[in-house]
Amino acid sequence: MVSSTPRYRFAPSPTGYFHVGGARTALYNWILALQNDGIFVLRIEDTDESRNQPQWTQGIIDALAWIGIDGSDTHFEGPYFQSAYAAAHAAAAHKLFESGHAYYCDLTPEQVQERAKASGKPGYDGHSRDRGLTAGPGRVLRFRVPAGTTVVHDEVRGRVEFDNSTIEDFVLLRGNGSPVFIHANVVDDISMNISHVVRAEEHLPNTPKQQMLWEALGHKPPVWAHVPVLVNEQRKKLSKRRDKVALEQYRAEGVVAEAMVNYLMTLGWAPSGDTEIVEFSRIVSEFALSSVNHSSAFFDVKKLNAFNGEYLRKMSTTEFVAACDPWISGTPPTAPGVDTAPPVAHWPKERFDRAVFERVAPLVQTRVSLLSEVPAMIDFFFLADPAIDASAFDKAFAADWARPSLRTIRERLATADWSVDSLKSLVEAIGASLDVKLGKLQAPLRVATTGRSVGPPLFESLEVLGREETLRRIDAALRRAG
RNA sequence: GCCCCCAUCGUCUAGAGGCCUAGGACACCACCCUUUCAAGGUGGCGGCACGGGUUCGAAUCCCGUUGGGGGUGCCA
Repeated sequence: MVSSTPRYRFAPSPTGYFHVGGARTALYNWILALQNDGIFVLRIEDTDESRNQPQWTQGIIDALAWIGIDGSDTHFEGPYFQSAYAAAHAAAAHKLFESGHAYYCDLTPEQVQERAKASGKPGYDGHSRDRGLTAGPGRVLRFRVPAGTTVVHDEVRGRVEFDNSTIEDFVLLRGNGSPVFIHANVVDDISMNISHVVRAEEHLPNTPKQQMLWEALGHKPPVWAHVPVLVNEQRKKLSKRRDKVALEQYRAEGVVAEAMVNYLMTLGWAPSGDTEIVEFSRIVSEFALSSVNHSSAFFDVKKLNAFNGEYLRKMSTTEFVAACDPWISGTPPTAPGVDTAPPVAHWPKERFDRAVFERVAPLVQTRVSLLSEVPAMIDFFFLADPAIDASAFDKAFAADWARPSLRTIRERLATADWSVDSLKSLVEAIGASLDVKLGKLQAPLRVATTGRSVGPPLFESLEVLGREETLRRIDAALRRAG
């Protein structure tokens, strides 16, 4: 029975867009919007056994779930998974042979190559077209490409015409009888009542072949939509080997799903108005395949991070603290197969104080663009002896006023009222007497107590750190400074 | 080789013949704010690949050139 709701097929490609869980797949953005229109069928087809493993596909499903796509009814295709349509593949091949749309050929790849070389024309020359061969071991089934032209109507690119004479008689069934991707692909589409095929533009040149197959099999072809591909700095399509393209990698680094989705949508498309950071509901309502850009897009991590920073700042403190949890509790999201290990909280678990983090969370919220940056920003609260950055230390203590002023500060701190305001005015007063600006004067104090020259606002931090610990660290720094 | 796709600031884009002296975002620079660093505010830098048409008028339409990408497998 044919569904009245459009069924889309998300066509992953080995050379496409984005890399999830070990497979380079594509089009997250379009898929997200398309969910609005109807049933979404995610199908993964890969007859390469080495890549077609359960853990591999689970990685894809997990990554999709992260950005809000339900991949639970994903259809997997390939030798590792028993194909639900294996019988259909064979039946379709037989039908094509019987109807004369396909024929068998006994030439080996080497022989095909030799003939091509001899004739000077690349590709298969149709040698067995009329030899009347029947099925047999080592014989491949080839599609008999008809004369004429094939016109593909593409949702994003419009009308594209192909001269059939430029398309050779391609293989449908291998010598061992197994179906080739393109054959399995259209038979599965037909079996699943697929109405829309949305995929990366690199598939466009092969589309006429598929369309001819649909027609030869007696079906009306689906709606095609070829969206642009993502490229690296060199304008080459994203490659797993050289490019950082795993979705989980960004999750592990602390990109939030909403920012990821929002950023992805801006690649090849833009919401109306002057802002690119928009609610997902607006993206869904405004998006249309026909408004998708035709050219490839460069994945700009800097912009992704900027988007993420903005999403982080939009959160309430409570939300932010909750979002930070995996990183501050020491168990950030793992990313199997991803090379770079994300930074983790490196303080002893028992020293971590959640209440302390909640107090300073608003201060770190405006200072990070990735959640993985949080631990390094607050570790001095939870480390018994935070490492002192040597160059920061030397710089801070280089001035002749540095040591004496820190001694004075230490003395007054011992009895001062322990609040941000009094801490600040105390240090400010000392600065005034020395004619040193607060910005400079606080440097030795900051390095002494936090180990670094930059960090959250100092007096707020000291207030949270407490008098005893602050004094202890100043004493240690003074001893070090000699 | 042949076939297909693409072409607006560094990057992502807005732009469907006059609203364009080409708008926004990221990045970059400057200033303001400021207890470091951020965040925030203000301003700045910067682009229609080139050449021909069509038109009163072209970033927008047509042709060509150049450049980039992809396909052309018993890979997917």
